[in-house]
Amino acid sequence: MPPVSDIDQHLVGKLRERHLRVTPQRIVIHRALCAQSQHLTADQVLARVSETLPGTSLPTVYSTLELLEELGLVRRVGTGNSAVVFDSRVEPHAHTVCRRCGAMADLEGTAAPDDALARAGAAGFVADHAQLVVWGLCSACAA
Amino acid sequence: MPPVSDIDQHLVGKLRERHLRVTPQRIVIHRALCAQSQHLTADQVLARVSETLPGTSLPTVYSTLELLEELGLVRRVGTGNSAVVFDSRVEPHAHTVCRRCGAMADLEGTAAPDDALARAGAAGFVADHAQLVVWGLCSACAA
DNA sequence: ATGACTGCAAACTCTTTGCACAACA
DNA sequence: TGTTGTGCAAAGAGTTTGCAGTCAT
Repeated sequence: MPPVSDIDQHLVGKLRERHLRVTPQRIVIHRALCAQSQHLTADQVLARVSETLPGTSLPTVYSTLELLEELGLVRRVGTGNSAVVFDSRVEPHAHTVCRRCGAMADLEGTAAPDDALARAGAAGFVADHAQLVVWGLCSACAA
Repeated sequence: MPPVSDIDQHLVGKLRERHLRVTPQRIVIHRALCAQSQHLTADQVLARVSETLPGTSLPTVYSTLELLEELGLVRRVGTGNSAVVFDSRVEPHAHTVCRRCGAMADLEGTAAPDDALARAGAAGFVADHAQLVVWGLCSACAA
């Protein structure tokens, strides 16, 4: 994990590039996502952000997450279960999702997405990202 | 595509096995999903079903889709965009989703999910299904 | 100074729940 | 006949929109 100042600089650079404003909300929301290697829902982001920036609103969280996604700093991961989660690991990678407790975890070392991107391209589809979700029971729930 | 009578028998068998009732709604909803190789939202299922069985309600569609998923006859595919879609192709396979028009298509020939299932198992996760979603622009929207 | 961004409130969509009636076994 | 399943209405969760005021540039 890079230091906070580097994380901030990355965001500030991208914002300046596009002549967008650097606001405390954007800085803090971005930090919240990078700080934890967990996957957070919009509600969870708001909870973390509120600790350091009370009064922040959910609509701002949503609009900022959308912006961060456009800037390529965050990925939206849809499992089909309830809320969408946001992930600061932007390279294609796999997730496991537990059917019982809903826990989500990274799955390391799957070459799957690269293969899929190539095949999609061959089919005339201009692919920019692949997400792989594996359903089942986590080790805790399987017992 | 197997004939309708075979599709129905498959469902009826599974229902009888579990001492669940065979109702016209269940038959028609199942047919609607198998008939089109498309991916349908709950609303779209209701629209198709209403043609042959008017008066069918959305809550019934949802509860039946959930049942069909439990019976292993249908998969729920969550893209993270708006509504969840339901797919009668139950074997693990990949989908492409267009960021512009939202169109969803099957992506053939990706061996990817098998690899992921194996890796998840090695990590202590009891995997039962893998779904791969590739984001980008469909050939029509890319132009 | 000026225009982008935020917060508030309300609306909207998708999905689930509770209950009385209908219909499969 | 005894439940299971359905339809209706309403509630609930997650997300988006409109607008007035604030703040970064």
